[in-house]
Amino acid sequence: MYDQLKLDNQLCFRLYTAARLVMQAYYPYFEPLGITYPQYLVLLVLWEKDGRLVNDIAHLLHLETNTVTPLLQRMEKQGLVTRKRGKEDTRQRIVSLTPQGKALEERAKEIPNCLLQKLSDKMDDINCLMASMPALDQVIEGLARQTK
Amino acid sequence: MYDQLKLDNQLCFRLYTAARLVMQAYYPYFEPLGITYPQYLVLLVLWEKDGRLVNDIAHLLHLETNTVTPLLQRMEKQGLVTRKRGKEDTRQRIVSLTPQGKALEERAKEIPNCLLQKLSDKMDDINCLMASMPALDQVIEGLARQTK
DNA sequence: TACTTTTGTATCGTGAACGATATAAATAAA
DNA sequence: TTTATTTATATCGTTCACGATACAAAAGTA
Repeated sequence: MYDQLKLDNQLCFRLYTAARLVMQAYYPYFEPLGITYPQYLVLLVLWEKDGRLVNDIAHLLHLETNTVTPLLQRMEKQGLVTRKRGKEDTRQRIVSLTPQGKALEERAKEIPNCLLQKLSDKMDDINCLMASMPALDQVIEGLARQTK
Repeated sequence: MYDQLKLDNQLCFRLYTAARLVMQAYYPYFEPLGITYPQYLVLLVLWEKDGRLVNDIAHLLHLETNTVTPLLQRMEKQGLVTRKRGKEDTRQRIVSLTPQGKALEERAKEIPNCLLQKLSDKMDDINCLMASMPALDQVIEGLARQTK
Protein backbone atom coordinates (compact mmCIF):
# COMPACT_ATOMS: atom_id res chain seq x y z
CA MET A 1 0.00 0.00 0.00
CA TYR A 2 1.50 3.27 -1.11
CA ASP A 3 1.19 6.21 1.28
CA GLN A 4 0.27 8.64 -1.46
CA LEU A 5 -2.69 6.40 -2.34
CA LYS A 6 -4.20 6.50 1.14
CA LEU A 7 -7.56 8.25 1.27
CA ASP A 8 -6.44 9.92 4.48
CA ASN A 9 -3.61 11.68 2.69
CA GLN A 10 -5.58 13.03 -0.22
CA LEU A 11 -6.43 16.71 -0.28
CA CYS A 12 -8.63 16.22 -3.31
CA PHE A 13 -10.86 13.75 -1.51
CA ARG A 14 -11.44 16.37 1.19
CA LEU A 15 -12.36 18.99 -1.36
CA TYR A 16 -14.69 16.60 -3.15
CA THR A 17 -16.37 15.51 0.08
CA ALA A 18 -16.56 18.96 1.65
CA ALA A 19 -18.06 20.44 -1.51
CA ARG A 20 -20.77 17.76 -1.63
CA LEU A 21 -21.60 17.97 2.05
CA VAL A 22 -21.81 21.75 2.03
CA MET A 23 -24.17 21.53 -0.93
CA GLN A 24 -26.29 19.05 1.00
CA ALA A 25 -26.31 21.43 3.94
CA TYR A 26 -27.67 24.12 1.62
CA TYR A 27 -30.58 22.03 0.39
CA PRO A 28 -32.96 22.48 3.33
CA TYR A 29 -32.81 26.22 2.58
CA PHE A 30 -33.01 25.80 -1.19
CA GLU A 31 -36.04 23.57 -1.14
CA PRO A 32 -38.54 26.28 -0.15
CA LEU A 33 -37.04 28.45 -2.88
CA GLY A 34 -37.28 25.64 -5.42
CA ILE A 35 -33.66 25.90 -6.56
CA THR A 36 -30.53 23.74 -6.63
CA TYR A 37 -26.97 24.66 -5.73
CA PRO A 38 -25.77 25.28 -9.31
CA GLN A 39 -28.90 27.33 -9.92
CA TYR A 40 -28.07 29.33 -6.78
CA LEU A 41 -24.63 30.03 -8.24
CA VAL A 42 -26.22 31.33 -11.43
CA LEU A 43 -28.51 33.53 -9.37
CA LEU A 44 -25.53 34.85 -7.39
CA VAL A 45 -23.81 36.10 -10.53
CA LEU A 46 -27.05 37.56 -11.91
CA TRP A 47 -27.87 39.31 -8.65
CA GLU A 48 -24.45 40.93 -8.89
CA LYS A 49 -25.03 42.00 -12.48
CA ASP A 50 -28.12 41.17 -14.47
CA GLY A 51 -28.36 40.52 -18.20
CA ARG A 52 -25.32 38.34 -18.79
CA LEU A 53 -24.39 36.07 -21.68
CA VAL A 54 -24.24 32.29 -21.32
CA ASN A 55 -20.49 32.38 -21.85
CA ASP A 56 -19.94 34.97 -19.13
CA ILE A 57 -21.86 32.91 -16.62
CA ALA A 58 -19.96 29.79 -17.61
CA HIS A 59 -16.60 31.52 -17.24
CA LEU A 60 -17.43 33.01 -13.87
CA LEU A 61 -18.49 29.62 -12.54
CA HIS A 62 -15.66 27.72 -14.29
CA LEU A 63 -18.27 25.59 -16.04
CA GLU A 64 -18.68 24.59 -19.68
CA THR A 65 -21.46 26.15 -21.68
CA ASN A 66 -22.91 22.70 -22.32
CA THR A 67 -23.48 22.50 -18.58
CA VAL A 68 -24.85 25.99 -18.25
CA THR A 69 -27.22 25.93 -21.21
CA PRO A 70 -29.49 23.16 -19.88
CA LEU A 71 -29.22 24.70 -16.40
CA LEU A 72 -30.54 27.99 -17.76
CA GLN A 73 -33.22 26.23 -19.77
CA ARG A 74 -34.52 24.64 -16.60
CA MET A 75 -34.36 27.97 -14.78
CA GLU A 76 -36.29 29.59 -17.62
CA LYS A 77 -38.94 26.89 -17.43
CA GLN A 78 -39.24 27.59 -13.69
CA GLY A 79 -39.68 31.28 -14.41
CA LEU A 80 -36.47 32.45 -12.74
CA VAL A 81 -34.75 33.88 -15.83
CA THR A 82 -35.41 34.85 -19.43
CA ARG A 83 -33.06 33.99 -22.32
CA LYS A 84 -33.39 36.59 -25.05
CA ARG A 85 -31.41 36.63 -28.26
CA GLY A 86 -28.81 39.39 -28.66
CA LYS A 87 -29.75 42.38 -30.81
CA GLU A 88 -26.45 42.87 -32.69
CA ASP A 89 -25.16 39.31 -32.39
CA THR A 90 -28.15 37.00 -32.69
CA ARG A 91 -26.11 33.98 -31.55
CA GLN A 92 -25.91 35.40 -28.07
CA ARG A 93 -28.35 34.64 -25.31
CA ILE A 94 -28.89 37.45 -22.83
CA VAL A 95 -29.87 35.91 -19.53
CA SER A 96 -31.93 38.18 -17.28
CA LEU A 97 -33.69 37.73 -13.99
CA THR A 98 -37.47 37.68 -13.92
CA PRO A 99 -39.22 39.44 -11.03
CA GLN A 100 -39.39 36.03 -9.32
CA GLY A 101 -35.68 35.53 -9.84
CA LYS A 102 -34.95 38.97 -8.41
CA ALA A 103 -37.28 38.40 -5.47
CA LEU A 104 -35.32 35.35 -4.35
CA GLU A 105 -32.34 37.50 -3.41
CA GLU A 106 -34.16 38.88 -0.40
CA ARG A 107 -35.13 35.38 0.72
CA ALA A 108 -31.63 33.97 0.13
CA LYS A 109 -29.57 36.59 1.88
CA GLU A 110 -29.61 34.91 5.27
CA ILE A 111 -28.72 31.44 4.03
CA PRO A 112 -24.92 31.78 4.34
CA ASN A 113 -25.31 32.93 7.95
CA CYS A 114 -27.68 30.06 8.70
CA LEU A 115 -25.06 27.61 7.46
CA LEU A 116 -22.40 29.20 9.62
CA GLN A 117 -24.65 28.87 12.65
CA LYS A 118 -25.11 25.17 11.94
CA LEU A 119 -21.35 24.83 12.26
CA SER A 120 -20.96 27.20 15.17
CA ASP A 121 -18.98 24.60 17.14
CA LYS A 122 -16.47 24.39 14.28
CA MET A 123 -15.92 28.12 14.08
CA ASP A 124 -12.15 27.85 14.48
CA ASP A 125 -11.93 25.43 11.58
CA ILE A 126 -14.21 27.57 9.43
CA ASN A 127 -12.02 30.58 10.11
CA CYS A 128 -8.96 28.56 9.18
CA LEU A 129 -10.60 27.66 5.86
CA MET A 130 -11.75 31.24 5.29
CA ALA A 131 -8.15 32.27 5.74
CA SER A 132 -7.12 29.69 3.13
CA MET A 133 -9.46 31.11 0.50
CA PRO A 134 -6.66 33.01 -1.29
CA ALA A 135 -4.66 29.77 -1.45
CA LEU A 136 -7.70 27.98 -2.85
CA ASP A 137 -8.08 30.74 -5.42
CA GLN A 138 -4.46 30.33 -6.44
CA VAL A 139 -4.82 26.59 -6.87
CA ILE A 140 -8.07 27.07 -8.79
CA GLU A 141 -6.32 29.55 -11.04
CA GLY A 142 -3.42 27.16 -11.53
CA LEU A 143 -5.74 24.32 -12.44
CA ALA A 144 -7.92 26.46 -14.70
CA ARG A 145 -4.78 27.49 -16.58
CA GLN A 146 -3.90 23.83 -17.28
CA THR A 147 -7.10 23.11 -19.13
CA LYS A 148 -6.79 26.16 -21.34
CA MET B 1 -26.50 43.42 -3.41
CA TYR B 2 -25.76 41.70 -0.15
CA ASP B 3 -22.12 41.03 0.68
CA GLN B 4 -22.78 37.53 1.91
CA LEU B 5 -24.27 36.71 -1.51
CA LYS B 6 -21.16 37.69 -3.46
CA LEU B 7 -19.51 34.80 -5.23
CA ASP B 8 -16.15 36.16 -4.14
CA ASN B 9 -17.06 35.73 -0.49
CA GLN B 10 -18.30 32.18 -0.70
CA LEU B 11 -16.10 29.44 0.66
CA CYS B 12 -18.46 26.81 -0.70
CA PHE B 13 -18.03 28.02 -4.26
CA ARG B 14 -14.26 27.58 -3.90
CA LEU B 15 -14.66 24.06 -2.60
CA TYR B 16 -17.08 23.20 -5.39
CA THR B 17 -14.81 24.69 -8.06
CA ALA B 18 -11.56 23.36 -6.67
CA ALA B 19 -13.00 19.86 -6.35
CA ARG B 20 -14.16 19.87 -9.98
CA LEU B 21 -10.94 21.31 -11.35
CA VAL B 22 -8.76 18.87 -9.42
CA MET B 23 -10.88 16.03 -10.78
CA GLN B 24 -10.37 17.40 -14.28
CA ALA B 25 -6.64 17.56 -13.64
CA TYR B 26 -6.75 13.86 -12.74
CA TYR B 27 -8.45 12.80 -15.96
CA PRO B 28 -5.41 12.78 -18.27
CA TYR B 29 -3.94 10.17 -15.92
CA PHE B 30 -7.17 8.25 -15.47
CA GLU B 31 -7.92 7.91 -19.14
CA PRO B 32 -5.15 5.38 -19.87
CA LEU B 33 -6.38 3.40 -16.86
CA GLY B 34 -9.98 3.59 -18.04
CA ILE B 35 -11.36 4.88 -14.73
CA THR B 36 -13.16 7.94 -13.39
CA TYR B 37 -12.49 9.90 -10.22
CA PRO B 38 -15.22 8.25 -8.12
CA GLN B 39 -14.02 4.86 -9.38
CA TYR B 40 -10.51 5.84 -8.31
CA LEU B 41 -11.85 6.57 -4.83
CA VAL B 42 -13.42 3.11 -4.66
CA LEU B 43 -10.12 1.60 -5.76
CA LEU B 44 -8.27 3.58 -3.08
CA VAL B 45 -10.37 2.06 -0.31
CA LEU B 46 -10.13 -1.42 -1.81
CA TRP B 47 -6.36 -1.18 -2.22
CA GLU B 48 -6.20 -0.34 1.47
CA LYS B 49 -8.39 -3.30 2.39
CA ASP B 50 -9.95 -5.65 -0.11
CA GLY B 51 -13.29 -7.44 0.17
CA ARG B 52 -15.52 -4.70 1.55
CA LEU B 53 -19.27 -4.37 1.69
CA VAL B 54 -21.15 -1.76 -0.33
CA ASN B 55 -22.14 0.03 2.85
CA ASP B 56 -18.57 0.24 4.12
CA ILE B 57 -17.41 1.79 0.87
CA ALA B 58 -20.30 4.24 0.90
CA HIS B 59 -19.57 5.30 4.48
CA LEU B 60 -15.85 5.77 3.87
CA LEU B 61 -16.56 7.97 0.86
CA HIS B 62 -19.53 9.78 2.49
CA LEU B 63 -21.72 8.64 -0.40
CA GLU B 64 -25.15 7.03 -0.46
CA THR B 65 -25.43 3.37 -1.40
CA ASN B 66 -27.65 4.32 -4.32
CA THR B 67 -24.65 6.18 -5.72
CA VAL B 68 -22.17 3.43 -4.97
CA THR B 69 -24.19 0.49 -6.26
CA PRO B 70 -24.33 1.65 -9.90
CA LEU B 71 -20.69 2.75 -9.62
CA LEU B 72 -19.70 -0.76 -8.57
CA GLN B 73 -21.89 -2.31 -11.26
CA ARG B 74 -20.01 -0.33 -13.89
CA MET B 75 -16.68 -1.30 -12.33
CA GLU B 76 -17.74 -4.93 -12.35
CA LYS B 77 -18.65 -4.69 -16.02
CA GLN B 78 -15.20 -3.23 -16.71
CA GLY B 79 -13.60 -6.15 -14.87
CA LEU B 80 -12.15 -4.11 -12.01
CA VAL B 81 -14.10 -5.71 -9.15
CA THR B 82 -16.34 -8.66 -8.35
CA ARG B 83 -19.54 -8.37 -6.30
CA LYS B 84 -20.19 -11.68 -4.52
CA ARG B 85 -23.09 -12.34 -2.20
CA GLY B 86 -22.23 -12.77 1.49
CA LYS B 87 -22.14 -16.35 2.84
CA GLU B 88 -23.92 -15.81 6.17
CA ASP B 89 -25.91 -12.72 5.20
CA THR B 90 -26.98 -13.14 1.60
CA ARG B 91 -28.13 -9.52 1.33
CA GLN B 92 -24.54 -8.35 1.52
CA ARG B 93 -22.34 -7.77 -1.49
CA ILE B 94 -18.66 -8.42 -0.93
CA VAL B 95 -16.72 -6.21 -3.29
CA SER B 96 -13.30 -7.53 -4.20
CA LEU B 97 -10.59 -6.45 -6.61
CA THR B 98 -9.95 -8.53 -9.69
CA PRO B 99 -6.31 -9.03 -10.76
CA GLN B 100 -6.83 -6.10 -13.15
CA GLY B 101 -8.17 -3.95 -10.33
CA LYS B 102 -5.18 -4.87 -8.17
CA ALA B 103 -2.75 -4.22 -11.00
CA LEU B 104 -3.91 -0.62 -11.35
CA GLU B 105 -2.42 0.28 -7.98
CA GLU B 106 1.10 0.06 -9.35
CA ARG B 107 0.17 2.26 -12.28
CA ALA B 108 -1.70 4.79 -10.13
CA LYS B 109 0.85 5.33 -7.41
CA GLU B 110 2.64 8.20 -9.14
CA ILE B 111 -0.48 10.14 -10.07
CA PRO B 112 -0.67 12.27 -6.90
CA ASN B 113 2.94 13.34 -7.38
CA CYS B 114 2.31 14.15 -11.04
CA LEU B 115 -0.52 16.44 -10.01
CA LEU B 116 1.68 18.18 -7.47
CA GLN B 117 4.29 18.78 -10.15
CA LYS B 118 1.71 20.36 -12.40
CA LEU B 119 1.12 22.90 -9.63
CA SER B 120 4.76 23.30 -8.67
CA ASP B 121 4.52 27.08 -8.96
CA LYS B 122 1.68 27.08 -6.41
CA MET B 123 3.54 25.00 -3.86
CA ASP B 124 3.09 27.54 -1.06
CA ASP B 125 -0.67 27.53 -1.59
CA ILE B 126 -0.78 23.74 -1.75
CA ASN B 127 1.11 23.53 1.52
CA CYS B 128 -1.30 26.00 3.05
CA LEU B 129 -4.21 23.77 2.01
CA MET B 130 -2.44 20.62 3.18
CA ALA B 131 -2.06 22.31 6.54
CA SER B 132 -5.83 23.03 6.54
CA MET B 133 -6.73 19.38 6.03
CA PRO B 134 -7.56 18.84 9.71
CA ALA B 135 -9.87 21.86 9.57
CA LEU B 136 -11.49 20.44 6.46
CA ASP B 137 -11.94 17.11 8.23
CA GLN B 138 -13.60 18.87 11.15
CA VAL B 139 -16.01 20.72 8.88
CA ILE B 140 -16.74 17.50 6.97
CA GLU B 141 -17.43 15.75 10.26
CA GLY B 142 -19.66 18.62 11.35
CA LEU B 143 -21.63 18.51 8.14
CA ALA B 144 -21.86 14.71 8.07
CA ARG B 145 -23.32 14.84 11.56
CA GLN B 146 -26.10 17.20 10.42
CA THR B 147 -27.49 14.79 7.84
CA LYS B 148 -27.65 11.89 10.28
C1' DT C 1 -18.13 38.40 -53.44
C1' DA C 2 -17.25 33.60 -52.18
C1' DC C 3 -14.86 30.76 -48.94
C1' DT C 4 -12.81 29.64 -44.47
C1' DT C 5 -12.43 30.11 -39.70
C1' DT C 6 -13.98 31.46 -35.40
C1' DT C 7 -17.47 32.23 -32.03
C1' DG C 8 -21.77 31.45 -29.22
C1' DT C 9 -24.85 28.30 -28.10
C1' DA C 10 -27.16 23.85 -28.27
C1' DT C 11 -27.71 18.67 -28.53
C1' DC C 12 -26.34 13.99 -27.34
C1' DG C 13 -24.45 10.30 -24.61
C1' DT C 14 -22.34 8.73 -20.29
C1' DG C 15 -21.28 8.78 -15.51
C1' DA C 16 -22.07 10.53 -11.24
C1' DA C 17 -25.08 12.17 -7.02
C1' DC C 18 -29.14 11.86 -4.49
C1' DG C 19 -34.18 11.67 -2.91
C1' DA C 20 -37.81 8.42 -3.04
C1' DT C 21 -39.07 3.96 -3.32
C1' DA C 22 -38.69 -1.14 -3.64
C1' DT C 23 -37.28 -5.79 -2.23
C1' DA C 24 -35.65 -9.49 0.08
C1' DA C 25 -33.22 -11.25 3.93
C1' DA C 26 -32.18 -10.91 8.79
C1' DT C 27 -33.72 -9.66 13.32
C1' DA C 28 -36.96 -8.47 16.92
C1' DA C 29 -41.43 -8.55 18.93
C1' DA C 30 -46.00 -10.51 19.75
C1' DT D 1 -44.57 -19.15 14.87
C1' DT D 2 -46.58 -15.39 12.79
C1' DT D 3 -45.94 -10.46 12.38
C1' DA D 4 -43.37 -6.23 12.46
C1' DT D 5 -39.09 -3.84 12.00
C1' DT D 6 -34.64 -3.15 10.59
C1' DT D 7 -30.87 -3.81 7.41
C1' DA D 8 -28.31 -4.29 2.88
C1' DT D 9 -28.81 -3.39 -1.71
C1' DA D 10 -31.08 -2.08 -5.82
C1' DT D 11 -34.13 0.63 -9.05
C1' DC D 12 -36.08 4.93 -10.78
C1' DG D 13 -36.33 9.78 -11.94
C1' DT D 14 -34.09 14.31 -12.06
C1' DT D 15 -30.17 17.36 -12.18
C1' DC D 16 -25.44 18.12 -12.87
C1' DA D 17 -20.88 17.88 -15.39
C1' DC D 18 -18.42 17.20 -19.38
C1' DG D 19 -16.42 15.29 -23.87
C1' DA D 20 -17.82 15.12 -28.57
C1' DT D 21 -20.36 16.99 -31.93
C1' DA D 22 -23.56 20.12 -34.47
C1' DC D 23 -24.99 24.47 -36.35
C1' DA D 24 -25.78 28.98 -37.57
C1' DA D 25 -24.13 33.65 -37.26
C1' DA D 26 -20.17 36.60 -37.28
C1' DA D 27 -15.54 37.73 -38.56
C1' DG D 28 -11.63 37.14 -41.35
C1' DT D 29 -9.47 35.94 -45.84
C1' DA D 30 -8.82 35.24 -50.81
